[in-house]
Amino acid sequence: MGKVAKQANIAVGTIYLYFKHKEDLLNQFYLKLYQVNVDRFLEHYSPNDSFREGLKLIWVNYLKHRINHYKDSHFLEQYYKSPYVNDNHKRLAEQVKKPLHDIIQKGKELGLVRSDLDNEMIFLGMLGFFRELADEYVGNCYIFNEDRINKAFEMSWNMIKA
Amino acid sequence: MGKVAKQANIAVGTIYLYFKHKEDLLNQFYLKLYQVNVDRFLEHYSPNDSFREGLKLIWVNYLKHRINHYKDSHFLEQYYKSPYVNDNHKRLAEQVKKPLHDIIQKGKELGLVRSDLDNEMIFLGMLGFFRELADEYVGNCYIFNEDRINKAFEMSWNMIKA
DNA sequence: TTGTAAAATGAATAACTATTCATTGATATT
DNA sequence: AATATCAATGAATAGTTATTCATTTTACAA
Repeated sequence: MGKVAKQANIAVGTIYLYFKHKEDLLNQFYLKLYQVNVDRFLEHYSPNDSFREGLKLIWVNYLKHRINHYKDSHFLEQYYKSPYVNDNHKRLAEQVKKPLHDIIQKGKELGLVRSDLDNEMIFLGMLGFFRELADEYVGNCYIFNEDRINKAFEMSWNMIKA
Repeated sequence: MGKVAKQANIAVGTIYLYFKHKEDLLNQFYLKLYQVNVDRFLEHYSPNDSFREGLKLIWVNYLKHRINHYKDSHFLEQYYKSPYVNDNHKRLAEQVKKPLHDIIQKGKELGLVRSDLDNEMIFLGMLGFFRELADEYVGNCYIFNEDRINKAFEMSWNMIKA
């Protein structure tokens, strides 16, 4: 809390005028950060684009955002797995997945995505892959170029295409 | 350290006869846990099995092990991303990936796996997917049955097959 | 049994940190 | 100007925790 106060150029006591506990502070920080991060994923997405290109845009957004805001992503995940998460957090996480599940559902209706797979599994397959890619880039300098990104998306497309 | 000592039925001071610091203790614990965990992945694997079945066995091993030892896996990942990791840890991680990279390489040579993808990307694609599946099971009760596991492997197979 | 080296002990130390609250400072009102 | 309300301050408090080391216990050889 001392460090937080110093960063904010206020006194420690002042924090407690706006937040009940340290946990309350972290809680609110988590929720804000989560929302901001998620908004980025759908940036520039338009339902009018071709389905495949739209999906690619979203996952490339995710990849780039995770690389550029690695510490944020890392904090969010650690916190999510901590004993501090409550129903609020879980509900927000569900709500956030919703748009992507809807897009996947649309893909099925267009006959482009395998309809024998549940949406969650499709979501997890792509999320997991791109998460690993970003982490490997940050942690072990796995190089990226246009070709690698295209290949990665193609791989995940093969995973789900009808 | 007090809790560790209590769990081990020894006095706090005794710990310092065997470990320099708390960090040293964690370090050695990490390395031991990592090795044990990894040994499990290749359990019952035989190079004589069909390539596809062998690969499936490994990833199902991974999935099951991660579910049954979730706290261990979680600790290993947190620690790996912490400032405490040193070159020892990184080297061990590389060494551990080796057998899987070799298997992937074999798949390429048999003409079963796309050879235009680098081994690391193939590895990450599968790892990411199964990791997410396990986490979703533990964190959000994503139900598993034989069918779902088969589907998941089939998806990742489509991702990499020639 | 006695003496000695090694191993184990846990109270004391020192450093850190979340939280409180009496005091000070700022702002608005009469 | 005087008063009242509200906001900000940071030293003091209370609690936690890694580490040390003087002392005790154990193991073993003579």
